[in-house]
Order: sequence, then C-alpha cells, then structure tokens
Amino acid sequence: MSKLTTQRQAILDVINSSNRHWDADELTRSLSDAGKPIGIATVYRGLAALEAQGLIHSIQLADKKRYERADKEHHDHMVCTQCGHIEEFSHQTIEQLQQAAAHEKNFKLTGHQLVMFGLCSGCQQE
Amino acid sequence: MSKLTTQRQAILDVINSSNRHWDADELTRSLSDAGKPIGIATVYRGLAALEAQGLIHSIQLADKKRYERADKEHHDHMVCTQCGHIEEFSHQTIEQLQQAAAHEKNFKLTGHQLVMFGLCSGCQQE
DNA sequence: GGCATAACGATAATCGTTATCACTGTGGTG
DNA sequence: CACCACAGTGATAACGATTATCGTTATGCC
Ligand SMILES: [Mn+2]
Ligand SMILES: [Mn+2]
Ligand SMILES: [Zn+2]
Ligand SMILES: [Zn+2]
Repeated sequence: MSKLTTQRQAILDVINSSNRHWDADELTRSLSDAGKPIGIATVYRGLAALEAQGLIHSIQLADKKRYERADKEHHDHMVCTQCGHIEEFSHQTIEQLQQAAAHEKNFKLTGHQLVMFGLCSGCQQE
Repeated sequence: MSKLTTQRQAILDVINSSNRHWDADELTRSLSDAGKPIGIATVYRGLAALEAQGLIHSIQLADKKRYERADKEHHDHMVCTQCGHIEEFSHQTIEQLQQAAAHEKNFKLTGHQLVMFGLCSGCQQE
C-alpha cells in the first residue's frame, strides 16, 4: 500500500473539505492558490493512489474523470448538460435490480456507473 | 439535417450488419479492408451525423466512444474488465425508477447511461 | 455548364492522461 | 551519524482519442 505523503494528504484534504466533484486541474489550481504548489503529474498519481486505497471515489464523465470524497453513502449522478451541475441520488431498488440483472447474465459484478443527463432545476427556468 | 453520403451509408452498413460496438478506428480499418478507404476525420464526422439523426447509438466508455445499431430496443451494458466483452441487458423497472428519481430531484431527464463492470461468464472460468 | 454549398481527407492542433527521468526526502541499517 | 534503497516528486515529453483547419471534391440546382 502506497504512503500518504504530504502532497496526497493535501489533495485528500481539499476533496474532503467540500462536496464538489473535482478534476485534476481544479485540484492543482486550488492547491496552488492555497500556497501549496504541486506538480500535475503528482496530482494524477496521488488521485490514483487515494482511489486505490478507497479514500476517494471517482466518476468517469465523457471528457474527464472527477473525484469526490468517499465518506458518503453510495450514490449515482445526474449531470446537467447546460451548466455542468452534478446532482446526487441514491436508489436502493435500482441497486438491487442491477445485481439481479448481472446474476441473470452470469456476470460477476464489481462496479457500476449510472449517469443521468438532462437539465437541473435551475436551468429549466429559461 | 445532414445528408446520407456514400461514406456515411458505408459506415451505417457496417454498423447495421453486426451486433458489435464499434469505435472510429475499427470502422476505418473495416472499411479499408473492404476496399472502401475512408478518412478518419470523415468517420468521426459521419458517426456524429448518424447519431444526431438517430440512425446509430453510442456508449461513452472510459477511453473512447463506441457505436452500435439503433434498431434494437433500448438497453444498457455490462463491460467485462478482463476481455472487453460487452453484454447487453434491458430492465424496464430500472428505467422507470430512473424517471422517478429524476422527477424527485426536479431534473428534466434527456438521457442516461448505465454501465456495469465485472467479469463475463467466460472470464470467470479461470 | 456554372455556382453554391456541404462533405471529404490529409494533417495539424487540442486536451486529458500517462511515461520518462533526474532529483529529493525518508526510513532503516551498520 | 553516514550511507543506501526506494518510493515519490515535478518538469516535460509522449500518447491516444477527438476536433479544427483548409484546400479539394462531389452534388444539387438555376
Ligand atoms: Mn457524487
Ligand atoms: Mn448495446
Ligand atoms: Zn444546470
Ligand atoms: Zn470477459
């Protein structure tokens, strides 16, 4: 298991201190702005290490990967195609039905990602 | 509405003549091998045009986009993380519950993508 | 036939991510 | 304490998928 270096702790702190879904570049800039400059390669390696240790979670969007804190219950995401806002939701029955569907196809499930696209409540006002 | 040129018809024919999920490069090579060389940029533009017209569908995987025929009932995908095999499944209840979840968050749903990761039946035999 | 226009194709550019590599910090070991 | 091993760092090159550019080509219409 890799170690929790100063840089990785700093990344983890930023992520854990908010409910945002961060990309690598945003984290790099946030740390720079906070007076803790960090190499972009270090950010990518740190994110991979932190995720491997289960300390953060990620969602793979069309263009890039976004990371969020891991200390929340499992949830899936609705992404606003207008403003990029990410809404979270949990649905226990959907989770169960996924297991059932996998079982039926003889598929050994290790993970899943459900992303819904559309307009957030704010963006419907126009 | 863009036109269905010779090149786009050729792309559509390849996709419609199989149940595979194609990426741009595979299509380019397939057409070349069939004696119908086509520029890679033309493939990308053609795929975008065909999808905009609803003639093909796509799924966005981590690294690349894959295209498939649109003349099948809506379904979601299980992707084998070992061999890349893509298994399809439909689940009416999951679809309905997604609508309900969106409604509950005041989210105007326009699309979704559910991908399950794991091992296909073949890859569990080891 | 001549024109307008959309599409084509070669290729440059873009962008997120990973690989390389010289260098640094840390944690044992003698 | 001095020395080593080695994972991690950071600048930067490389990569791969996709998009932009731009001169050329095909098509439909007058
Ligand atoms: Mn989330
Ligand atoms: Mn499919
Ligand atoms: Zn929005
Ligand atoms: Zn498999």
